[in-house]
Amino acid sequence: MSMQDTASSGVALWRLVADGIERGIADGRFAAGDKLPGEVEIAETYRVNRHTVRRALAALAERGIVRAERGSGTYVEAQRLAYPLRSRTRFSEIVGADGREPHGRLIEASDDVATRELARELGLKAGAPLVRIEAMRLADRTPICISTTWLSAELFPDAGAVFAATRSMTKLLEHYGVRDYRRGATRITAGIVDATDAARLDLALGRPILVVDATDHDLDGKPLVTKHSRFAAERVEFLVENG
Amino acid sequence: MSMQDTASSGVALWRLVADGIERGIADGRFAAGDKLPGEVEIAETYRVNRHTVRRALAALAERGIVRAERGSGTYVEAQRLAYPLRSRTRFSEIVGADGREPHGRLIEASDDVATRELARELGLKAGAPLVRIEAMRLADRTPICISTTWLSAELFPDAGAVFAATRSMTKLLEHYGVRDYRRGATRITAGIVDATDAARLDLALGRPILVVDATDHDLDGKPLVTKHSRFAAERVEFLVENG
DNA sequence: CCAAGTTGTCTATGATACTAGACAACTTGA
DNA sequence: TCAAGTTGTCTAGTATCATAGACAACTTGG
Repeated sequence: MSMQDTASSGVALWRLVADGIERGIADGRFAAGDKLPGEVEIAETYRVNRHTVRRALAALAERGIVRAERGSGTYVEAQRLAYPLRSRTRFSEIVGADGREPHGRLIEASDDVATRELARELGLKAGAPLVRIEAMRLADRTPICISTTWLSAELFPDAGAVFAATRSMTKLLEHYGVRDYRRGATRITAGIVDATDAARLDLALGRPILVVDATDHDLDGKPLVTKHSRFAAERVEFLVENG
Repeated sequence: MSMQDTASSGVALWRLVADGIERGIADGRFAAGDKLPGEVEIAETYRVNRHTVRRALAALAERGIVRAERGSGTYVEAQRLAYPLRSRTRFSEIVGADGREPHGRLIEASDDVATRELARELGLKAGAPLVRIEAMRLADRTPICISTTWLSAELFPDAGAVFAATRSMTKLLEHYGVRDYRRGATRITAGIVDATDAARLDLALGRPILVVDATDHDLDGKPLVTKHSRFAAERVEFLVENG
């Protein structure tokens, strides 16, 4: 690597090295507790100055992914939340199944108006009144994702207040008499976190996020809520289970 | 925004602005053909110098996402490949359905030995001989993803040569008498492209990728091939269809 | 034609990123 | 105890990042 690379990409070299090491941890090349190669060796493999490696390791250490021990070495500590994407998707159940404590937090609830796109997803007319709920979901105090959820304001009046009280979309729907619901099509892509979400997710700027757009339906196929969620990619791994 | 942000994130300011604009395009806030706000206005919204905005726009222009017209404005041009993740997943069919021309290209085929993980996925013993195929998949000459595929060397002898000739995993399997196959569990996460894949995918360093691990089975559930694929996130959007 | 608004180019300055080399401080195993 | 290997700290030089201001070149609409 060289400054040439970083010049064209807009990403600092140390950041590329840090991402490479983190990828190695995610891939299992370095397991939790393992000792990483020495700073000199890492510098050679990435063809980078040792100071650049040190900066990369410092960034990883600050995020709690590795821990440096003077005179000894640098060691790994991390793991990702397995997040199955099924027809029946409930955040609290998924986090609970991972042996962690799920939490929901209302960031903001406000009135909104359906754009053409939102109207199509929810089976409403463009301009229909909506409730927009901005919420954060956590596992053991670690922020996992930010979700923007839209519901019809006519079908779910005061949805914001109900969510604030229940902190759960499932319980909110129960409150309006919805016993069960299913996830329809789910669109996934990746991007870079913006400043607002970065602050909320306690994520460094420039980190990758998984962006999920999905609509939940009742058992008759009627759309209930549509969501736009941003997951901290470094803390989650989606599982798509087929057939 | 300020230099403070870029210092802690390792991502240049102009890159954050470029990502923000690109996200706006992906979200539909700016549609193809639309005129973007003026450079001065963008600079104000991101609280950044106009030169920084110009660098961001130059980067987007170089990637063919926007086009600047002197005296007039800067205009959008882009869109993503919709990639459904189904039980039955065939690259060529997906790309064809999008009205584009699918291509496969063999990068490298080599002999390999099953790690414990690969052996588990393929239902073999650790140390079993494998064929490893590194391949690129394209739509209309645009690289979409790099796949590393592993097959049993005993069940599929000379698989590398067969893939080189057919350039298709489906045709390769047909050659060995496999009429049909299904995708099992699929794991998706996001990361940052490494230098090797960046060059192959014609992607700037630091760009996000979608990482997919999947195993294909025959109709009896016997594992056939297991893959580790890296998709250029900016060129693809996964669709998970449930129910 | 003209004024307002747009992108393109130039100079200049300070802060940050990366490289390079040297040495200190500490741990580990022989 | 000692040598080898590790992380921690310091100085210095070059290239890039970001800001600032000014003006040129061009398009658009009145």
